[in-house]
Amino acid sequence: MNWSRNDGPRGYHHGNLKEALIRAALELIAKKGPGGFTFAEAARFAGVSPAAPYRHFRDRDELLADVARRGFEAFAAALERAWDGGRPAPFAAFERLGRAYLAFARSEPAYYSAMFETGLPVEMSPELQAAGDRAFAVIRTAAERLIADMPAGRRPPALMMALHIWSMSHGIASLFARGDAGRRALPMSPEELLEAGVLVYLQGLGVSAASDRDRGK
Amino acid sequence: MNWSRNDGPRGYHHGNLKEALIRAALELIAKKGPGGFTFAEAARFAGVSPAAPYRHFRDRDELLADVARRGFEAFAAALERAWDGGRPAPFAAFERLGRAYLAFARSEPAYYSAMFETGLPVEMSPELQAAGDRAFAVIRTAAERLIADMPAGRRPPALMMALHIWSMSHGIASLFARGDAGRRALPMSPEELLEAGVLVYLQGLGVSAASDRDRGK
DNA sequence: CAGTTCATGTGAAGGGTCCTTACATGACTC
DNA sequence: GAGTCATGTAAGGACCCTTCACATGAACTG
Repeated sequence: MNWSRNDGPRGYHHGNLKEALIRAALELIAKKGPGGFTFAEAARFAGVSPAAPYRHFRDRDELLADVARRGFEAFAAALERAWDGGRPAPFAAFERLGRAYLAFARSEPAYYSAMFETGLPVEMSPELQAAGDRAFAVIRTAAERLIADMPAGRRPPALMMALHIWSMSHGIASLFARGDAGRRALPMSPEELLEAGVLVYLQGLGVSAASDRDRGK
Repeated sequence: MNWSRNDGPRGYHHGNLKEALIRAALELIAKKGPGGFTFAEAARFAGVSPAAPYRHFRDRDELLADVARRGFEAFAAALERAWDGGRPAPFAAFERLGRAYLAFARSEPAYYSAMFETGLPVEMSPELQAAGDRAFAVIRTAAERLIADMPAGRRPPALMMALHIWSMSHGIASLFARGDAGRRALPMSPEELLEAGVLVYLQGLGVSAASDRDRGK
């Protein structure tokens, strides 16, 4: 008689409890933060007994790690879509990348929390680490592409550049673009703030929109 | 070990329970994250009954807010000390400010967590908000000082500048300078990373160390 | 100094949630 | 149709939060 989460009755076996638990975790994290998520409540949410989740995840952390992994994968995909190989012009694509970063943090706060605010060791699972690396690689690749045409002598280290961009993006996302409540008021949107910050930063590196125009775009 | 966190025997009254509870909260937050801190455990830690804390704080959140407030106050004080009115030269002082930011995040992880990772509404108490504002004001004042000598036409908005610096600092602190475990490896220290980032950013704004030299320093 | 007041701490209890171990069920195989 | 194994259940122990009536002793008062 347990009409769990959605459609149709179910028998003794749920059918797809693992997926249901992950969706439950996402809703709970979104609602009450990454700390206020409990194994038992996810089970209740999925309409099964508190012990059922243990058949699918060793413990709470393993579930969270799986959520984080999926988050990083979706994140990497979103960033890749935005960057789109740097087409039609790297500089414009880079701005899209920044907007995509904030858009993800805002539209998927649960994933974002699981990815960055759980305090899980990254080395917890190789898959988690790999997914995180892939997301970061998008930013790094974009940075490399942006500076590719600069004279070698004035070309900044791409890794450092990617770390700076990432840090500023994450900082803005954490401080200003999260949730609906609890954060400081801004004179501009987080997107505008990030775009301006990245622009200034690139200017400081000597990378400029001129490179797009040089390319005939 | 003195489990009651108080030297010498105590009678029926603790004497300074409020302080003891806050110290307990700090140790517990440092050890188990901001979520894994409970009212009852703090009481046990201080050697009193589970009901005693209610004489000093309405609930767990009020205690956390008080910890966060003290954190912001210590933070503001540390930043002010580092900035030191911009003496002897604003540019050098600004670098000290960045290092002080990371030093605080690293040496006081419990405070930093309470300040930024609890999800408490900032408006929870006017004192909390005021303390947070005072910390931010240090960065903003420093930014204003840095650009004070620029020609008015090319002078960037100080508020925006402060927000960018803060975001990058917080991003680096969150991603790389926290705790002992769980973060990504870096090719350089967080301090160096932040210093380089701020330097590039200021370069992009047209602020340069030359202004220190102009001042004869 | 005796008596009173009041902040502070105790103990116990209700209600809740969580986690885990031993057991139950039924889907699948042969 | 019988066995096997993944999957889910039930029940119990532990902890936490909060509130109550009550205990204690420090500070004030006259």
